[in-house]
Amino acid sequence: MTNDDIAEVFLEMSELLRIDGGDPFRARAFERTAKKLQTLGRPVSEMLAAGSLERLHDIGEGSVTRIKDILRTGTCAEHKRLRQKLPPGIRALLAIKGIGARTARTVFQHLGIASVDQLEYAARTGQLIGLPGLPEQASADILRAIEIHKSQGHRVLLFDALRIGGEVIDALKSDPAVAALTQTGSARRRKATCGDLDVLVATTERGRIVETFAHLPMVEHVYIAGEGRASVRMAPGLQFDVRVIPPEQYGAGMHYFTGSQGHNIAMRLRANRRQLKISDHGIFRLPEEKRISPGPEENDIFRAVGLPFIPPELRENLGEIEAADAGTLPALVEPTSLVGDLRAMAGKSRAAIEDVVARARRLRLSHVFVGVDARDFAQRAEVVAFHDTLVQVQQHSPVQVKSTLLLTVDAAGALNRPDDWTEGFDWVVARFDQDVPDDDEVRTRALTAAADHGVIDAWAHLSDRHEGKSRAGTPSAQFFEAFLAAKLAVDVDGTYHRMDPDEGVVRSLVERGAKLALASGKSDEGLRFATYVARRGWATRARVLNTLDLEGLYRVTRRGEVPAAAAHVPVRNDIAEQLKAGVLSPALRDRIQKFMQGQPDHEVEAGLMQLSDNPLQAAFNLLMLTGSPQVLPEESSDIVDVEDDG
DNA sequence: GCCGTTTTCGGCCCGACTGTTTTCAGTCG
Repeated sequence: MTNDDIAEVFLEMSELLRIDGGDPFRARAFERTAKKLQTLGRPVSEMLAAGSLERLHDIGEGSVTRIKDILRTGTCAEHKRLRQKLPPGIRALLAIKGIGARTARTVFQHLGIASVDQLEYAARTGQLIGLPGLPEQASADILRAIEIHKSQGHRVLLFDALRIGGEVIDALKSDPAVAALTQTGSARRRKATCGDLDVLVATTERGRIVETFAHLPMVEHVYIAGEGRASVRMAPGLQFDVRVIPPEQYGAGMHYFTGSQGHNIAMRLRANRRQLKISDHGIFRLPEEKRISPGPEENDIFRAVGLPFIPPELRENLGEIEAADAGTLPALVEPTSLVGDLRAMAGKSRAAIEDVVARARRLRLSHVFVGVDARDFAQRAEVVAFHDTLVQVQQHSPVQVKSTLLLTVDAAGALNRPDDWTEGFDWVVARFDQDVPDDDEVRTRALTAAADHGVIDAWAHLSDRHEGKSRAGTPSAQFFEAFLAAKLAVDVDGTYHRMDPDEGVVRSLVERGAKLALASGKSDEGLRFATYVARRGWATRARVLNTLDLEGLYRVTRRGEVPAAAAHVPVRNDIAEQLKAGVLSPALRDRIQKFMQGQPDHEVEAGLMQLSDNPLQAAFNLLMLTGSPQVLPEESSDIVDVEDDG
């Protein structure tokens, strides 16, 4: 019984209780428990044994008792009671937009409807007409909502969410009435997948901007378009929302629309306790509801409730508010702190190797570890040839060119190539073979046996995440302990469809003292995406090996000794420093403007990319900032500066 | 069911939209 299985029972209880008309606050409490279980990062049975479960916020005595019952029997008394009253399939109705607990109860009580298909049939045959509480045209609305529901695809990968959001931002920002705009929602929190996409626009001409958005060429269908918002479909199953607010509410809006919902609720409860009210319109003193801050800056929201700025990646109501309150918020690793890429997959061809080296140069890295899969080598001689190629590439490169070998390990802990083939590689990364069962004991033994070869530096693909889905379960404490005992680093693969391991596993390992080795993997922008995972896993700079020069890297890993050839001069990007400080000389301003007009400028681009994932938007915001100082640029230039832990 | 910077009882985020039960309930994000 995994954490997700237990969470599912709580979610079912929550939804059935709502449909049954039970106490809505109780239903919400069940839902909070489910959310917490899904993001625990370690098996719940372990925390139960350690007595640490009930110390979690939102999990009380009642939940602990039920969790124990569910672990033992797969269910609990309340769960059984609700299942006797309602068929569990009825929950599917709640997934239809516009159908809530009340409507689900009505159609079940009067017509016995407990599935989407039954509801569709009833709507088509006019059976819904006259039901209490249902408006006249309910049938038409429901049929339309069911149609949308059926066309709904899976969640969008972060990579696509940022790309599509960037296109919308590009299309809107040229309008002179737009004072500021940014992508919000889960994309700004850098979640690996996003349900729908959001852009927030500050302008004095709200209605007109909504109109402009609704008529963009990529819009397929407009669901709603009102005064302050529009909701459209951009592709089958891809919903895109725009929120348009007055400029003086930009900061409050940014906080509200970035979410997560759980974080917002916790923040507002905290505000209430201080006789304050937070909404997307600003901050108000209770009870008279007097506006106390114009709220132009997101940070005003945090300041009002006595907290330092919380980076968007942490806003999941998973302890970030408590940590901020206690002054223990981590100073998250920033892209500007990275000096190396520890696994840029290239393969054996010289052209591909030169590509990843050129990319490292564009990113102003001092070193790049060219990655190759051990399966690409059939004979030892090919390994030697690969190293020869690297030496040749190195001769023409200011970037230090190193090498990473990616090995596969079977259930017995055997490597898929002889140990001595790893000689000459500067970093060796292992991962489980597809055939290794998702069984914690098997994996712990295999990992330990593999590490005993003494050649492995890091372990990759711990969650086996593809397209947003983690195929491996949450490892146990015993697995994590074996991992740390083996002195392995955590390889974080930033390939856009992987972002593996997931942030829960990263956070568990970071909490236990593990170091992260960020890898661009197979993506051009993989290093950036790996950094997002690290940040969502609460990693500070001190936990990320990519912030160290080669000497430092070897000193803190199992290799210990520094290879003689590792000496180098770090590459500095003075433009990045200027951009980060927000101080633009006229000459630099000019270069940024030319870059925005399409003139290539790698130095400016690299500097901008360290500020934001969208260099054009960063440029736009920077120029905006120097023009009108009250508007903040996107992203956390004011991240709280707490002592690092290393 | 959970929680506490006025509380171990009495509350529980907030605003917008929709339709209609002209003063509110249901739903959503």
